[in-house]
Amino acid sequence: MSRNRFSAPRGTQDLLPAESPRWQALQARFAEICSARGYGEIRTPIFEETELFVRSSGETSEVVGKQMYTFEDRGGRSITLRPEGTAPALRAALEHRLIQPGLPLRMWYLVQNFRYERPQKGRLRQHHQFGAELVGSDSPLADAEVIALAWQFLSDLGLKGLTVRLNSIGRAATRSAFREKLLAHIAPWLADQTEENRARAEANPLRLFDSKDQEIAELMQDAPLILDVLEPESRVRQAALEAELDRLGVGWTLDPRIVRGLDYYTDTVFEIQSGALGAQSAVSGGGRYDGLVEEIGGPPTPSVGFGMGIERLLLILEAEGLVPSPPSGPIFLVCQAQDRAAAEALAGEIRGRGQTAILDLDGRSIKGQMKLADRLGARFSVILGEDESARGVVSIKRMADGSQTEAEPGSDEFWSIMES
RNA sequence: GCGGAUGUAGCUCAGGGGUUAGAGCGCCUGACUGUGACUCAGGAGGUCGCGGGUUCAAAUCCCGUCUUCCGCCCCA
Repeated sequence: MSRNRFSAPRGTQDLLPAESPRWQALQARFAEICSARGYGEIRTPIFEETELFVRSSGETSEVVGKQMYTFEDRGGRSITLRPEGTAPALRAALEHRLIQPGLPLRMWYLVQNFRYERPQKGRLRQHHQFGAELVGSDSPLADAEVIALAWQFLSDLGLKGLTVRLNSIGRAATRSAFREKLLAHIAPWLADQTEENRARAEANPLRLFDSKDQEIAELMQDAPLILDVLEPESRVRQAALEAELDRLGVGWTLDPRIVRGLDYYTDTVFEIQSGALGAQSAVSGGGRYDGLVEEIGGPPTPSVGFGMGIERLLLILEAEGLVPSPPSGPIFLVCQAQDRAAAEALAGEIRGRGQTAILDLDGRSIKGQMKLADRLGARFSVILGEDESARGVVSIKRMADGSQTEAEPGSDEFWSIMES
């Protein structure tokens, strides 16, 4: 409680032992599904040279503008805690010559990201993401593969009520032409905005499409759409992607409001949204970033990827009642001091069979040990007592119903009870 | 960064100026000298988020601050 001298910093969370199995299960599942598609795990430093993120995300992006945890290290270098996963993964791939022409590179990761924001439910200053990147293909099949990967992972978890929101924001040149067009449309409105709103709108008017403000929503109602001015190539890609997603059984809807906040996206952008998250509706987001590798000093390399918020995913799982059943309880060995050695030996055998075995540490009475077994959620208490050892058996009590039998420790009968 | 709520026992919450601040659940001890969970009887645990102010008197009113939550911004 608040008497504590220290507490977790604002917008951060501790992961406690009771919760960690859920994370481990998700991570195992994600690793499995990625591995099955040929994606290998990559781990990169938690901080990078600040310039990497400025270059990749863009000066005008919200992330770079006001959300980065940036500091100067003792050597005078500007360092930034990773705000997103894509740029570091690509930096590493480039640095270690993993990017080769004609050879698609598939990577997945689990990262912590840091963004200085006002915390809300599902929005933290340190949050975790799964992500996958498919580097080196400009085929719409690559876009589809990545979206299908995210979608398959989520739907395999049993999640309902998710929608894939798809859009295309075209090539850079198309976008800057479109930007002018859009600015012209909103000019009258822009005139009487606050300094801050105006600066934000002018920096990236596309973002207005995503606004939840009633007035802006109305303003954007009859705004021109970038979908209508796409270059032929972009149009072809979009059509091919839509067809491929249909073939893969991914349910998607076209949503011109999906514009994304990072400057590196080109053509395909998408979010996967859930109604269970309130204002932070996106559980996953990504898209194509054909210019990014070049931007950070590599060869032109068309690529596509996504990130997925783990805390948000857990919130959705909880909201949909998909909380996994707790792992089966441990086996508690009840004994008195003179039988301790035998109990420890038996505990070793139980552990060797892959089960959890626990003994008392504090010299409790038999009763005290039984009580402890109960509080630890034990499935069985195995009692090594005077009577039993005289007869070469142990008592086995099933805690759920209180039934009790005897068996010779290590016998087939013993193990068949333990594993039931 | 802007606007609005919130904080009382380990947990969920009641109490909205007046002697020692409550409930349920949880926890501890005993009834039970080899048996938990059930039942019964006891018990421990709170500088009422923190700091300041008003008052004879503050958990209660005022100001500040921190946390969490909601909306905006933005995103995962």
